[in-house]
Amino acid sequence: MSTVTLLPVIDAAACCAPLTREALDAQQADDLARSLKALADPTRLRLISIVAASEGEEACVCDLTEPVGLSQPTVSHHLKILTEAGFLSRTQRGTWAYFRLVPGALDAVARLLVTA
Amino acid sequence: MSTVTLLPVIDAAACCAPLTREALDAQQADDLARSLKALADPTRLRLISIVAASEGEEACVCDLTEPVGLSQPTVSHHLKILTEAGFLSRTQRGTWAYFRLVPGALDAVARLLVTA
DNA sequence: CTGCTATATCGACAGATGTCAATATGAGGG
DNA sequence: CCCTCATATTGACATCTGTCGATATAGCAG
Repeated sequence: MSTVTLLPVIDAAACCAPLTREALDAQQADDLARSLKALADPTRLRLISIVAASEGEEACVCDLTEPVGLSQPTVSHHLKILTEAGFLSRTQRGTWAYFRLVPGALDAVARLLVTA
Repeated sequence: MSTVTLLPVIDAAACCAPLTREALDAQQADDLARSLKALADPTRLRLISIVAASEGEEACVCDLTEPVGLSQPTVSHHLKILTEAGFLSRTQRGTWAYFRLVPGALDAVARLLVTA
């Protein structure tokens, strides 16, 4: 969708001190905002939580369409955003695409927000 | 702006287990998404970090306009969003409006994201 | 190869979002 | 009271975003 490069969460998180430690420059703010935008949608939050709560901590698109009550293309769209943002990983097995949480990705973002 | 009620971060955070602990229902997902949306903008992230890094941990609009390079109305707009979302508090002293971080607000969101 | 099934991409569209110029509000100082 | 200054609100506008139906792609079974 975007012609710009991906936005690996881990990079955004590896870069720097927590948000409140010192003033962010424009680049850092942009990176973090991109990661947060990927998370800032109710459907995507639910997808993440469903994947995390699933058997084997993975789920295919077919498992996800019904619980969120949206069309298959829409769910695919959200999964793509989460994957490109580095929160989910995708594995194809046969005709199915399985999604898992990328370990540490959510934590990396959380660490940037914390004020302690 | 919105006719809906405010979205106190603390409430969204007090409610429940971290995102990956069990599947969110639609309401929880909506609340958290609202908090994250407030954060998911580079300008607002910079505003937060500038306020946090300021003398006495507070700043007035006049201090914020120049560093972010946007018009005064736009900065006021962003500050309103952050305030309504519960991340900033506003105090009026004379003609000036001073903004501070709400203690614990960012941490509350961070706690919901963490997977541990 | 043919068809079936799971997923992805495309095109369209309504609604939300970020921005500014213009204007309103409101507090202090002459 | 009027003027000035700091901030908020309004209205307009371009862009981004979430959604769907239609269609393309790709693996598997026969």
